[in-house]
Amino acid sequence: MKLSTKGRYGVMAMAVLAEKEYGDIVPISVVADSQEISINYLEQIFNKLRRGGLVKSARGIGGGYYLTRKPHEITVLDIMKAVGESFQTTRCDVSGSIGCMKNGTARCATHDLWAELGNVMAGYLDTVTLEMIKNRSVRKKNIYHFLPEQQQRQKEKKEFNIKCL
Amino acid sequence: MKLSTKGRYGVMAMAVLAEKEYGDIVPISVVADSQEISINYLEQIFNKLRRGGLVKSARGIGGGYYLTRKPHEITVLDIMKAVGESFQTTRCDVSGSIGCMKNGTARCATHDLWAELGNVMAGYLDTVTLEMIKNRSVRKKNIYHFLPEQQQRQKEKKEFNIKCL
DNA sequence: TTTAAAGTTGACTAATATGATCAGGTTTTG
DNA sequence: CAAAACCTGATCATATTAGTCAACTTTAAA
Repeated sequence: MKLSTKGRYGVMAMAVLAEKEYGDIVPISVVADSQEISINYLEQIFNKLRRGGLVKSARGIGGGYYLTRKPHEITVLDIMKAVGESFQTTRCDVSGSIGCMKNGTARCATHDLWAELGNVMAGYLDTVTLEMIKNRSVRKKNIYHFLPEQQQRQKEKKEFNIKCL
Repeated sequence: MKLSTKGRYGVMAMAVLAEKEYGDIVPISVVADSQEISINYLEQIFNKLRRGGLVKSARGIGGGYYLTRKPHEITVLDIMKAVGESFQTTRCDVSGSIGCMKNGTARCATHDLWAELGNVMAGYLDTVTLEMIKNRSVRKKNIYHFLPEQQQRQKEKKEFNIKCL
């Protein structure tokens, strides 16, 4: 499972805007410079952000982009939706035309698992705001919250060692 | 973000083994039939599962694969690790040779966000066992558990509408 | 009114990763 | 010894992603 650069750059770009005073207009070139991305590619991303209603653009000399809402009112999930990053964990269509629920058959053994994983991801990202990123206040959470306490302690001992590349 | 078929098929295959009596040997052809995958491709996946110590193989006539631990002792995270499904959410290397921590610079604004998303995913998958999948007891959790109660209620009203394809 | 800065758009290409197949093994049991 | 079943590596096809390019429109300042 891999995060695409659209999601990554999208959040980064929004974070750059959030660093400025609210309402400040930031030219795309400033964002591109600070992130070492080509202006052209960034444009595509800002385009989606604009259509998603998260930023507005000002044209002409001295133009650029600015946030339409305050940083604490924008969550990472908002951004991911705007840039079109999906959380495609199941194969099934809600309508039942594709995947395990096709032809009205019961959903497969793992359907709930993957659907729930999508919810867990989206749920987490919906709790993180640009304000938190700006303040560097994104902190480790208890990821075993829904296990009984005794099992939680057992799990905490394990290290994940998920590759961070 | 998309789940690869390795992860999906891996869990599916393990679920099929778990449906049988513990210790039963299941030929790869039986799994392939029930999942509409080619035997050859499934072999690759079982290979990884075997090397990861989750299953053992029996050769010769009447051979196949069987679980090395009981279903309640195998989590989905175990399976994902075995098949090599990563949760690649950050670009950075822990050693600091790639990405935002390169050359000893401070980690970037979004580093903690993505690192934590990886933890949240892995953490969730580590709480789901094959036994739960077998019993169809994977249920909706409160995904806003770490917000104050008042904000939780606000969030619950929102629908995600994450595409399920 | 001209000009240049800056956003807008869509087509196109290159690179990569994934999904999957195939051929030819080896091991083991009846 | 023969067939069932696992084992392995090479290979290919495809889809997605990342990124580039070119041409255009809008706008503000000189």
